[in-house]
Amino acid sequence: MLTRSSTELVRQQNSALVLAALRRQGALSHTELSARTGLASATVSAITAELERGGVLERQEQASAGGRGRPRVLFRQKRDYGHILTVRISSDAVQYSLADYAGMLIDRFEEPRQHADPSTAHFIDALRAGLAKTLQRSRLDRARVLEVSISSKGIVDPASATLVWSPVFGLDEIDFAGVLGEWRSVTLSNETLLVAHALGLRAEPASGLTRRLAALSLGHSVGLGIANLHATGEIEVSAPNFGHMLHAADGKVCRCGAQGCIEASAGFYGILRTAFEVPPDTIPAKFVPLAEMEKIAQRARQGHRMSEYAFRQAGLALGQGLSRVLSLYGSMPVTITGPGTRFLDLLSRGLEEGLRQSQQVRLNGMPEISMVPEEATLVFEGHVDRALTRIDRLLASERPLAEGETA
Amino acid sequence: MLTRSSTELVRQQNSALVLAALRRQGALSHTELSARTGLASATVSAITAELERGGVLERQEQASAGGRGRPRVLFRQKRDYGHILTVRISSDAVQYSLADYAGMLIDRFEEPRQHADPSTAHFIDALRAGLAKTLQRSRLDRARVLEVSISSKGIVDPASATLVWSPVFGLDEIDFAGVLGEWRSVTLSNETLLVAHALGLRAEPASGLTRRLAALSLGHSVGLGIANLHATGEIEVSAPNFGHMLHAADGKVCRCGAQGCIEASAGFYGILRTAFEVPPDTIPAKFVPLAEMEKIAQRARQGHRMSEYAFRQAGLALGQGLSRVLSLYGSMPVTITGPGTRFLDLLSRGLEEGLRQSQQVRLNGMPEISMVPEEATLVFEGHVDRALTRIDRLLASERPLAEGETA
DNA sequence: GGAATTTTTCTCGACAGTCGAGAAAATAGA
DNA sequence: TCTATTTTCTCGACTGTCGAGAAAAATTCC
Repeated sequence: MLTRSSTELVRQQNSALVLAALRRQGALSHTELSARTGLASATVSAITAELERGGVLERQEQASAGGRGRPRVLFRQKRDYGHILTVRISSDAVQYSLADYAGMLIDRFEEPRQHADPSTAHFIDALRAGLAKTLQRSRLDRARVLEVSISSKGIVDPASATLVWSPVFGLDEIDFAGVLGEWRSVTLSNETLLVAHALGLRAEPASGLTRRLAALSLGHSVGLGIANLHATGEIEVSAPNFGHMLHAADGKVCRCGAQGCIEASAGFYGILRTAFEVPPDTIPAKFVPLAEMEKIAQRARQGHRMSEYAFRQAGLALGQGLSRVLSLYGSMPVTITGPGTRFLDLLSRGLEEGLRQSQQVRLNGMPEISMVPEEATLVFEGHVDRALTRIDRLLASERPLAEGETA
Repeated sequence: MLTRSSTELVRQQNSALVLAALRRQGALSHTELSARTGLASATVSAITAELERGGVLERQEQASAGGRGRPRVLFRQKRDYGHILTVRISSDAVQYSLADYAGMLIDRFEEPRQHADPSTAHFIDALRAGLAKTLQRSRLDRARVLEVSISSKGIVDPASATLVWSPVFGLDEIDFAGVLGEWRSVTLSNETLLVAHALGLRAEPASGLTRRLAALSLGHSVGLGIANLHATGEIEVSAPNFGHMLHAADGKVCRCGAQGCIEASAGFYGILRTAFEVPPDTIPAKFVPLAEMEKIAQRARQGHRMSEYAFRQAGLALGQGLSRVLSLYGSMPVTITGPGTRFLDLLSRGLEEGLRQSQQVRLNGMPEISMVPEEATLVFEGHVDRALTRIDRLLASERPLAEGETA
């Protein structure tokens, strides 16, 4: 807000506005653009003409709209303006996806993580190879990739694209921007932050004032993302370090090295430890197969006391943690995602118990809790929308004056 | 960001920029304004001329600067452009202050709360009377008061100026905007939020990227404010409901009605309850005189076990709570204010113990903790700066075209 | 088939704002 | 009194948005 403003800046702003409208609503005609953005028709003309010259937008002659009068021509993002490449790092695999400037998925494949050599150096080599493979598979030139968008669980410094702490690499920092210096732009996001963003995108239509929502990802680890939906249509997200927030000084060792983290009770390895009555100070398993969890759940559902108890304790840790988050950020609906959603029936009792304890919930009532198991889709949607929105904004600011800059 | 922009908006923005510079830096000359805002000299001329016409700014002919050349003339906020009135509601008294448009304190007095009739209806009458008295004492017309800025501890809805929950009135909501409809503008802020804002103001000079700081207010109740210091000079604050965040399911009854709130352990009444070994499910005292607390502290310092324990438990609740806040918001320095600072020697052991437990602190180290006992001053500074900044912004947007609109 | 109607897109001149450069003002020193 | 210096003010150029009306391109009516 408190920064110098000028007429050029006005144009930037309004160009970004037009691009954002097309991004959210799909192809729009001149008049629709004018209506949605609130800009005068003449201004829309000026902006679209410029973006068209720059190869960013293209016209799509509409076959026949039916009504009479001059037919509308729709503007839309030109698909081949550029591409983005998303990389989703998870504990067992790395997923590479390629999408075009319109957000269309073009190619996707997955590479299993090499558990034989878990060093970061080796991982970086594999990452480089994976990116090269993506280009090769689609016969794409690296210069055409506008951004490489990477996601991981853990603590992330988005400014420097550095992974500060992650369940996979621990304290081995990875500076992705540095390591992938040959790529035009590299960004790193917390995975659950992307989930929250995607949920915000899906929820958006019902707009009013600025609203909030939370995404809670349950799996081997526990992640939280919070999205602020502004009245302007912007989505602002953050990823508080929820999984390793202190739950209780109960001595349960977490794989981060601390004790009493929420994850130490509610992560898969925490549940397993309690169910099998392993001492709480035992260093947790690196990875728990989902099948193993299903077995414990099966037994819990059949009435096995300790398994049931493990899930209830996990729910309690999540519920108390959430109640604290709601105290600090205010009430908001919570959507639970990830493989842990399969066990929600076993978690919910503890979850509700934990939530009910705080003043916040007593005042504003229980938060609305819903479930979207398909986490991977949400992560991809978040990747794509955030990367393309960033590109749109950049594009609006560095006026593409030159002709045919694109190809 | 995503809203229509126009050349008029540019002017608004830049006018606000000029006003903000004068607000922060004091009187500035034409050239200094140009340098600090980054605006061209011609633009500064246009803006100052308009604001001068509107009676917002005035020139101060500088006596003699010493150097040669044409002497500078300083612009500054015209003190009599208007006034603001701040009201600080605390559990035992209400403080009224009057300040002018330059932020200068003009008058201040305090009215004790009537404990005989603690009803909200009676309080509102007293508030009205207090405001009237302020006008009368300074022989001021109500129309000259640009804003009434009220603060209280508790949960506040700033949009509607409604006190949702407070230690003083409980769930009796007070809609200040409605109740004080005859005043031009009425705002309500959480008290510790204002403290955080004021600390942000004081800290600002050392700027870089966007930074954060927290204010922790210790007294009969416990409050937290978080300030985001943006690189642009803006200060964005929030007041998470820290005092009533769940500390532990230990059954300690809080005066909010819930159990296990931080305040139930770390508020004065919580400390007193533990020190005197009163059962934790006892409804807490409405008010604990500071002298009483000093006595407990005295005994604790002399080695009385239970008193010492009470303070340590209070510190632990604060430390664990802070460690949770730092997990969620990231590391930041913490400044402790309020009467509770007197007992920091007794609290610090538990405080550090609680902080040390989380992954966040293990990763980023202990937060820097400092102390500013003079809370009342900070609250006033926060009131004034926030109110005047709001007025400046409003002023920049509703172009004062009319001549001599002020008086 | 051609004119009228309708709807959309494009274009032109007016207006608001910022900017750079240089003129004008006001002082100190020679 | 004249000159150098510093600051403030003013003018014309430039960029951008806006409203109104012209131009374009279809359907419908006769």
